[in-house]
Amino acid sequence: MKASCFHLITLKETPVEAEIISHQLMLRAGLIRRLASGIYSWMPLGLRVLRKVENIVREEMNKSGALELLMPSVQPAELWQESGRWDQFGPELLRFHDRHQRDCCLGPTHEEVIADIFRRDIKSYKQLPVNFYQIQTKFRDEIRPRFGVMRSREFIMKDAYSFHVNQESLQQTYDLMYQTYSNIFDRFGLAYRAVNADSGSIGGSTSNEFHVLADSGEDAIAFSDQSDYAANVEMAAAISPQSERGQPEAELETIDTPGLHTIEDLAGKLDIDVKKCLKTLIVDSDDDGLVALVLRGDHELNPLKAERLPGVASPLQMADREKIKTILGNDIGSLGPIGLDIPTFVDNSASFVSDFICGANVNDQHLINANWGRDCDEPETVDIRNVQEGDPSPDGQGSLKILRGIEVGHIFQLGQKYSVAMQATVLDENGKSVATTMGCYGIGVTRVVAAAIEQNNDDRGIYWPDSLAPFHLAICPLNYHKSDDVKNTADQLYQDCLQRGIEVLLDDRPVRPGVMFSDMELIGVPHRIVLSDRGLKAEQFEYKGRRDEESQDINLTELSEFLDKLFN
RNA sequence: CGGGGUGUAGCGCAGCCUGGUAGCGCAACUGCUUUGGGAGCAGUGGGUCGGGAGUUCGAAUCUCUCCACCCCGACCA
Repeated sequence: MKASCFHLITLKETPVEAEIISHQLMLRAGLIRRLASGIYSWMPLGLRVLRKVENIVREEMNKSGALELLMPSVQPAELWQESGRWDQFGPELLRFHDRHQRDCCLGPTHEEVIADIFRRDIKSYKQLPVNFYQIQTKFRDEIRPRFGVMRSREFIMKDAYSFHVNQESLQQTYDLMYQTYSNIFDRFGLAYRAVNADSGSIGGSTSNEFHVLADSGEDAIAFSDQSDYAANVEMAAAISPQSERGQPEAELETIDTPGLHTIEDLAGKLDIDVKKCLKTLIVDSDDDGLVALVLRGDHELNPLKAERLPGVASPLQMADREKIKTILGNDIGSLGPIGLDIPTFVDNSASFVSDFICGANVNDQHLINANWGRDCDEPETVDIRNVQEGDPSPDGQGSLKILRGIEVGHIFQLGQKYSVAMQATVLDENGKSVATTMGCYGIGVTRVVAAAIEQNNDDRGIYWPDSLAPFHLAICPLNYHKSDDVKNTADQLYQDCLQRGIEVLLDDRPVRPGVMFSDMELIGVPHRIVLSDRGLKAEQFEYKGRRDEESQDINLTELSEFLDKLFN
């Protein structure tokens, strides 16, 4: 490709709408253009990257034996009513009707459609297992789309759905998909981690997420420093480093704490360790009342764990302040587990604290030297906190480290949730009709592009891994339009590269060298060759890798050999 | 959904308080010079000032209203 014929449009200044680095660079490098909130066009340069991602996914999925198909984005309401999700799905599902007033939606995912295809075509266990996939546009009407294509409303996803006659068969395909995903992310050339995960609203039991590691990632993932344990922080079981409670050493006292509402205020003012403070969170119960959750001062509540507790409203809802005042008689900020007359759950770690400080359930008063068992009943202990760096690994090996990641892949064992609802059945070897067992496997194709940038950028712009780069090699001829020597050499090199199948961008624009260099660095071309009169006189060309500190001068006679080495 | 903010040339912004010819930088176009790190000079084009209504002799500016977009929040216990 010649730069003069390519739609290469770069910005020096960062558009204000972009907050995170990948979004900024995607706009500056001209990969995408925004059309509406959360809706983007993929420009020629961006599309080249997107296709790289798609092709790697497609090749590896095909290799695994999965079959590609393509389902519609517009789907009839009937299917969604059948699965029950027409009502379950909130406003995220974009609904509309056609000219005949038939209800339709834009597909946020395709379980219903694939189940419908399945039940029409597949009648026998002999046709199983089978794994269908597509690379297709999804629409989810997010409350707040942000971060460019990282969380957009319209996006491209690879979604696969497998069907089985039993759990063993599902497990085999699930394991195969796990391996296939690992192969895919290896080929992307990105640092990633597979973790145990919550299956969320999709349903089902076992699930794993694949995260591209990046400090700016929205998810925290916990992994052991000594084993292969890795889980989303939402999922990781919290184990207290402490295993028993100390003996009470002091008498219970009530102290006045006017104006001290937060744990930080309290610990700071009284000069005590936040770990000695307990915080009491009040959430709605499932019968319009309240439930108290008690945590150590330095710990964070894990909402997913909490909403699974008996009697707690799901989804978890922090209680309204007025309601707390009405039922408990005092304000938040002075609450504590002692003498609290509502169902109370205490986090394991909090139950190990002795001589603790907590709210006195009287405004502007706290209790000090409080103790479980002595000053109130022994607590009902549960795991409701997020793990922290340094906690013991749940598998008993090593301790946990925390990294941030961007979720780009997720695989689930769905079981029979959809097949029962949609009557997707087959005849088994006994001639009996059984609901098929399903798995589903997603990769956020457009998100992979953003995640790759989020992980691979510097102050000059993007640096693509070779596998995702829109072009592999940039040829920058200096004085191309004045020097016949430079022009001829550059043209010849360009033709040579094309014949070798190298994806090459010849910068034949009549611009100054600095413009070429900064553009090629911004768009992230991994390799660059500079040709100049000065170099040619010395019978040399210059090479620089995108991440190299220094360029190197190489004899022209070695050019062919050099290209062989670089691109084979 | 709640709160905050912003809409002026393709991009980044000033002008608004105190109403009176719509500006600056980048980008684009033309010409000359320059040619190893986002060049210099000279010139050119490009705007229903987000939409509508109102006040006024006169509105980018004041008032009302609608729309769009951005950010924050849903953990003070």
